[in-house]
Amino acid sequence: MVNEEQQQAQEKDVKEKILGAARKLFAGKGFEGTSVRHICDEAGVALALVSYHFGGKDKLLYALFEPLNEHFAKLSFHLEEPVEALKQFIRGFVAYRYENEELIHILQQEMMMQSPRLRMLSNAYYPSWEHLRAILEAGKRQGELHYESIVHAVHFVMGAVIFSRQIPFLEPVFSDLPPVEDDAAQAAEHIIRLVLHGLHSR
Amino acid sequence: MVNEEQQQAQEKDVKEKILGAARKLFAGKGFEGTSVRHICDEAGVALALVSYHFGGKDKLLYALFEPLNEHFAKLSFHLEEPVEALKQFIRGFVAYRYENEELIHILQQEMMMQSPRLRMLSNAYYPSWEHLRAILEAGKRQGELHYESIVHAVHFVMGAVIFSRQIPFLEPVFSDLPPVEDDAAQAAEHIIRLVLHGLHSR
DNA sequence: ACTTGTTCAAAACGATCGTTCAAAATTAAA
DNA sequence: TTTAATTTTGAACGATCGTTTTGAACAAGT
Repeated sequence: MVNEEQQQAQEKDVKEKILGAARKLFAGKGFEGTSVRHICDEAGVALALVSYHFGGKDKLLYALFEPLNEHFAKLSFHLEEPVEALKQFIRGFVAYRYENEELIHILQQEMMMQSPRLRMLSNAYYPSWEHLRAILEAGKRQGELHYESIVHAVHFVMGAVIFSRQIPFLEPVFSDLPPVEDDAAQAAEHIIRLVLHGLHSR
Repeated sequence: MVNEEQQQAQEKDVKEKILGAARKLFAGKGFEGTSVRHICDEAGVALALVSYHFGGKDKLLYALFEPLNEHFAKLSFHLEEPVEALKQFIRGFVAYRYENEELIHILQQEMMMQSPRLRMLSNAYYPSWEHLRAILEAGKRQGELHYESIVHAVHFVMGAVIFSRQIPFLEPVFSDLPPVEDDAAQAAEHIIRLVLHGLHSR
């Protein structure tokens, strides 16, 4: 009776509630634009608990990206089949971009402003860039992918996968169209076709 | 006489110094991450002058983008030759991205967090998206460009041109390579080849 | 010389920032 | 039950935020 409400409140760990609120607010208002008070209000917990559980606002941000680090750490690709590896890379990245849109938005904000916190987040994005580079270089070596500059080629693919999902604020540009289906797998196949033609694979 | 010019020169000098400092700091630390005090220190002017000359921090941001609005307002493309129009679009955008990298970074940050200030900046980016859409649709209508979803196609090209310049913090990924030549025209041609193949134009 | 209007500098405003601390509440161990 | 350890709370800290106020400095018009 009385305990029912309390149990449900306790069911969700306090740390989880803080992480969820922080992920939402950092993505929507930026790291500097989000106050610890706002996070705690959103999470329904006391102000001091961010410092107590995470050691501060910075550390809270880093904690947000730990699962992402683990995800990218265990990725691997078969470089013997570069085209297939590239497809797999794009499918994986697009899927992850759809599932973790908020983290991607936070990461992009920090990247764009070369934030000093970025150093602590490097494990969250360096691996995927290095994987992509290895795939593209293997593809060129084997004559299956064609490009002139590896730097531009990597940026080209990254631009495509990062922009794989429609940016909400730009919907007005397409407001006359029927709403596009927001499906990760479908988006990935679109990107794959455009990118593979761009690198005119055989 | 002389004083008239001096006064006008000084006046514009102060406003210009503030704009320059704000452009640099907003790009490097974000809008919320940059204090008015920091801007004025960087510009070497007194604190109150931002509110005096621009009417506040928000208005200062909007003032930064006014030249960009004018630039995009007078763009036009010949839709009768869509491939050529697309090349022209990419060359123009890449060139502008190189010349105004800081503004682009600010805009991307604000876009990623769907900032409430974005409404006032819409003239700075809506026109280019609409131009691009018109070009791609004309190209498909005339059978010269091929894609399945106009939404994905627009995002695909935008991703390519926005990522046309190497992001500084990701240089370590390519640190073993000789530094890529930082030339807008050359980058544009790279992007054009990749994108046009992606849309396999004829 | 006196007023008028504009530009700039210094100080101060109230509000909010991230963090800390002592005490209360809760849980775990004995 | 008593004790010890952990978690949560509310208040408070000093620092910094964007903006406003006040008045000095200066040029132009009367």
